[in-house]
Amino acid sequence: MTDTSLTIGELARRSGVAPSALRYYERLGLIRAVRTGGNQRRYQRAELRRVAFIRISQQVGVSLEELREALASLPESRTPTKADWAALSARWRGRLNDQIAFLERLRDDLTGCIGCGCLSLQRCRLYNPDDELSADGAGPRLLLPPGAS
Amino acid sequence: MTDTSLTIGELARRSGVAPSALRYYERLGLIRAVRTGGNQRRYQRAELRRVAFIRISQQVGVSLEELREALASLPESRTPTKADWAALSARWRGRLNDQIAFLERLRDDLTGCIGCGCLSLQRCRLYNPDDELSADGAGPRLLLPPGAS
DNA sequence: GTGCAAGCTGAAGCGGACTTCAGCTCAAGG
DNA sequence: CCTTGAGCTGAAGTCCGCTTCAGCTTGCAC
Repeated sequence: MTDTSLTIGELARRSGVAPSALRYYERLGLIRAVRTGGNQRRYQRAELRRVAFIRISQQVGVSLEELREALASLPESRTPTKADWAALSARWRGRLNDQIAFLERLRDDLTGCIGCGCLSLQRCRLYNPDDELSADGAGPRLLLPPGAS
Repeated sequence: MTDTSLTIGELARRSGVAPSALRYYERLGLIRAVRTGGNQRRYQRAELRRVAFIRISQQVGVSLEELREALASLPESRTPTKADWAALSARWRGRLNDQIAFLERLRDDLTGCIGCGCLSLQRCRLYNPDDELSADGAGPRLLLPPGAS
């Protein structure tokens, strides 16, 4: 255990992620473990970094599925390098910027609405589905969060 | 139907919210409807504004339960005024600012990490659970999203 | 060698925000 | 009238990210 590999409990403690979550991540293919003779998981130290990346990505708003795809794009067998992590991180930056921009717009519109108090479906920028323009098709609808398509 | 009241389908079309969602909101006590002789819902036009407020609030990240409490704090029987909406909106602004601040910090840290490429559990600001300081109690853990604790 | 914490598995549960379904009733136009 | 689309209900299903549970095995310390 002062060995290179970590038990699931050790990884859990050091990463702050519950063992059940780690098993779950493994089922989804986000992390990997080798097994001992007695079928217990042993993690390489590099997995610690993977787990870190997973948790950070979640805070950015990335789903585990999307994360799986991103991680799968890493060169198969090698332990991810600094450069690998940096590339992935850079990918999330764009999302973060979109999200921030979305929230700022929402805040500013909301601030405007505090002034006007309207929440009017006819006029308010915050909420503008097709009210007078009620053609059947898709019209302007809700202000969508980034990525809501 | 050119009457003051709206059927559920009309409210759905004009608000961009599915009838099933409107019924769900009603069960949670977020909106109200009167019933016709034949037990169908009829909505006052003011409900349109309520629904707008609900959807906007959700984008701010407010849960329906919290929203229910907020709406319950409105003077019982009167149709909410401009001022009522403004007060509620102002309440969300703080949350929005927290969220924005959180994401900005995350982005900036991430940007820093792109430079250093570390994701090191020992050093990285992004992810700093108790690794060397592994006392049993609560230590610095994940950067938590606002309101996560 | 024995006791006990830690690990294993698959299945089920949870919470939030809805949607879908089955089976039935209502309302409005022709 | 009659048809057809809109509405009604309660129950169950869905998706996501886990946690919990039951029942069993491992592994380490004494």
